[in-house]
Amino acid sequence: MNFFETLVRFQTDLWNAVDRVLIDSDQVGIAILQPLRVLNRHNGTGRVHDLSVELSITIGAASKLADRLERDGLAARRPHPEDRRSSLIALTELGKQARSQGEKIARRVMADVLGDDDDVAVVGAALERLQSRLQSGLVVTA
Amino acid sequence: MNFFETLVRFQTDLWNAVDRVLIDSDQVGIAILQPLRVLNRHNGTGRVHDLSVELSITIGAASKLADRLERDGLAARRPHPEDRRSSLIALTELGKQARSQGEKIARRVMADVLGDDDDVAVVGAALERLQSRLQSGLVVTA
DNA sequence: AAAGATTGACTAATCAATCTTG
DNA sequence: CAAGATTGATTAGTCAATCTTT
Repeated sequence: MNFFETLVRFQTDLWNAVDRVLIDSDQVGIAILQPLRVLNRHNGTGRVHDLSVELSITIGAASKLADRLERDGLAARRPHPEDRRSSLIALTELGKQARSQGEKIARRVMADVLGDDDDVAVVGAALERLQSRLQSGLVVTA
Repeated sequence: MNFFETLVRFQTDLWNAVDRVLIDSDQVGIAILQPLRVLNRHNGTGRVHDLSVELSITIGAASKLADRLERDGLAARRPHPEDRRSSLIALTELGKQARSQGEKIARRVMADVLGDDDDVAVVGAALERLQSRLQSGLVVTA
């Protein structure tokens, strides 16, 4: 459980550190930057479902997140051309700018905080492996 | 930023996996188990401030968390004997039981999900080092 | 004034119920 | 009936204002 505690704490503190700098630089916070990055990767064809999966939030939360992105003029839904249950979410010009500017700053902070340490590469690779394990459904069910 | 994304996602998914099993076993969730562990370590003399620091939440959130622990009969405040601004928070019998039972299950899930992998030890040690860096105030301020 | 804590207004997550389309 | 998404009720976090004690 020590591992768990260390993991949670570091993740939270790093998140807050990055968020602080972004907000102080009048950029979108990290909680907005992450979804903008997801939508950017999907290049105009991201769905609510994609936000849900890639951010590890529920589908309900993803739906409301999309609402907020639209409300703030960062993204826009258009009907999915082949499936009327769904929408495609694209970044607006404002959203694209916010993504690229925010990412630039976030990268800088990350480099600053993490250093050019080997640890980062090592931890990153190890986390990928652990994530695979986790995803492969080895999780106990009770 | 890939490192960051991997870190956040793994932490979230692991958190949810552990939480799921705890809830399904009729135990307190991980969001309650963690504060119980903090209070347990402080052995009857934990303060709101300790919850705040060790869980990386604000002082306001920690105060409300203490309210909930009391409301649910898991902990109890008593006046700090030497400082009338503060209280000491101790686990009740119920809280102690919940802590030890929950921890037992959480350990099992953790072992299950993480395996006996070297990765865990490696990541743990590396995260400790990164956490030190983060804490030592190397964070950019703007 | 600084430190410890509490409280109220606000934000964003969860779950469950529901609606529509496939 | 499945899949995709939305919405309402609830929960727990943030920040800012405030109060008491040091």
